[in-house]
Amino acid sequence: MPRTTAPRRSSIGDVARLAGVSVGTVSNVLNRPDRVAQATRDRVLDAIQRLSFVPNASARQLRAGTITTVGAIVLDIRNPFFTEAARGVEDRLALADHTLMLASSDDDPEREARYLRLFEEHGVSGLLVVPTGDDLGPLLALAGRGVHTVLLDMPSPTDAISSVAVDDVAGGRMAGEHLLDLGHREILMLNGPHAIRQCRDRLAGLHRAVERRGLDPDVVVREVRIPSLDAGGAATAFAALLDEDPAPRAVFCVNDLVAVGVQREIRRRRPELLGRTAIVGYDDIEIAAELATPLTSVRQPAYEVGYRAADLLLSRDADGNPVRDHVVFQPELVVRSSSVLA
Amino acid sequence: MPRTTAPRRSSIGDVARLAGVSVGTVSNVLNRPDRVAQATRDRVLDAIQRLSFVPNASARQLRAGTITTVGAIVLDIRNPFFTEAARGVEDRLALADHTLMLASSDDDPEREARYLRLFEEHGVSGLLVVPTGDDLGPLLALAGRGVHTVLLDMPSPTDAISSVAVDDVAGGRMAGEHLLDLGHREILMLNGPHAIRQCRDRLAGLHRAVERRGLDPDVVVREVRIPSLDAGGAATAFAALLDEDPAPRAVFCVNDLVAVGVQREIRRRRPELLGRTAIVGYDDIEIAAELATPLTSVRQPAYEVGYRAADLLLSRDADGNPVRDHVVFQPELVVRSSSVLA
DNA sequence: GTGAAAGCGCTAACAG
DNA sequence: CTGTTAGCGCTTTCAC
Repeated sequence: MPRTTAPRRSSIGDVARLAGVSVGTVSNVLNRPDRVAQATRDRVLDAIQRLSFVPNASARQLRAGTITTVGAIVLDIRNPFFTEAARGVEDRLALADHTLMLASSDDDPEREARYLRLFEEHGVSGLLVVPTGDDLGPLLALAGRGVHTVLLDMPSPTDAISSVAVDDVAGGRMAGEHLLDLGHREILMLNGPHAIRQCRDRLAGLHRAVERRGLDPDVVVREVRIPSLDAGGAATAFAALLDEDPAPRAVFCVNDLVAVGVQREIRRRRPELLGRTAIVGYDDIEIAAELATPLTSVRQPAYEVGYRAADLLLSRDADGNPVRDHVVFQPELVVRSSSVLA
Repeated sequence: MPRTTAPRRSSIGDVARLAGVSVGTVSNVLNRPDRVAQATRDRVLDAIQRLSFVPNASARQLRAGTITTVGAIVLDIRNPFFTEAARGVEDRLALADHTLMLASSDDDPEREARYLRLFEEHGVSGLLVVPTGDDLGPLLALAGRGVHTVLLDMPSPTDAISSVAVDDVAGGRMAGEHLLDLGHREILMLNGPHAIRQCRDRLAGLHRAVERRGLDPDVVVREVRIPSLDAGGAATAFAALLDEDPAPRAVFCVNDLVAVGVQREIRRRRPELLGRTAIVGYDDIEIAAELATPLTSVRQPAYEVGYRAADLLLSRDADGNPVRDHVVFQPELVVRSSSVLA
């Protein structure tokens, strides 16, 4: 059959033949050039050039066990937090000539399981995972089989698995302290479902801030939960609150999109409240500083999270064993005009 | 030395031994279960379970040539267009149980070359690339060596390489026609450097729209180029234009971030012009609909670009050869209130 | 300094 | 239906 097969990739053997040496020597040129005489080495390098030889990573991995691939599973690659973290991962891996296999689980345990499997088959040297749900069973099993695993954006409950996360309680506390410092004694939190750990933690942080001031959270804090964490859902939910008397004067939003929805609804329905309602968001998305009313927000060091996680994955201790650690980054409050009223 | 080595991953041989069959049979259970008797199959599957056996993808790839990895190099994974496209790629690959190796070149040809190399070593079954610069030399060389390559977001100048792109000229034309339809006869384009093809094409599209109306682009269109395509840079550049008399009444921005900067500057310096300046952006970023003045924008089908590109990579013709094609998607104008004045 | 040869884990003939 | 075996491309002793 005249099936035009791609010309087989040239192998180390082809190079050896062309250079008139043995395969072992070619391998040495590749891996321990100093063990090879100058003249031979040049001849081999020339042959490599001429054949456009590219070593076969699979063969190398099979024989030498050298692995230069790391897997990462995030909930959704479109989420800017994960994208930023992924970039941190990538940059750290690049320093070690490793490459990243990236996948989105969509918060679906089955998808997650599929990718875990695929990555394990590929023999990745390590795995970065933002787990779906709270069942770490599959991950622990994987770790037990020797795959070095780092939890991303979630504190690990066990020492068997490392983790790199951001302190959401601290973030909530920062937002709370800021609003309290501004004199507010009634704080509305527009929160998401408590099934999401981040939502719980940020609220807990807000409570903590209030308590530290010697105040009663039950009096100061009011939580309103919205099902969908976007601007539209937030605007709808906030519309009702705007009709109350008095309307909220201080709002802590569980993320920036929610804050954008709140701002928009105020502008639309009660523009006179524009400079009179303090708003704090979370995430510090790129556009936060560029809004009509620049948004005060809690910034998470996403890039650093990824970078550090990758670093952990590549690290070995003195005995050559993977290093396990639990890293927690602190967020940072970025104050802009949405919270500091005229 | 008590170096705690990870327990070697169990192999097909271990499974065979435990099940009391030969490796060939195990392989058959894995790849052609129907060729194996029920009883034997069950015994093997049981052994696989007990040993938590996971096949070694490297070995399989080496022996069978079966490759389930695709590489993608974008300029920066943080760019939402690429992220969205990457998600499309991922979803298409998932259907075929393939995985994605993703990398950012930072528009740096050296970084690009490094990743091309890495991916080639890994023997990826195909490559998706948003090329840095215009030198396709390295990519052509790669394609020549049999690596199926698809250009992302750039029309391929050669049939040796496929491409999936979005028609930027059409996008510029849509923006232009929209503004012309609204009666504008003086259109300002806030553009980026002409070194960027997208910037050139979108301007060309605007010109095209004007010409189609029988008007003279030199009269109707005024282009102002800004070096940095973000809200801050745009605001600065636009400040000067706002002082002119008359101030611009119709602005086509080369991307949404630029449009956000323009909106902000108007609101800050000449709020009385707020409802009197038509603004059109490009990209339709998530926040576009949520802004104080929802932004009219040209939407690019990023997800579809990625999905289709991956699809092309996986496609084979009747002879089993990779399919080459040049796909161009059309953008879509999303009209919101920033352009349609009261 | 170089070559010969074994073997990593797996698939695909082929024999029985 | 199942077992045996060659070999994918490479690294790594071990001789010479």
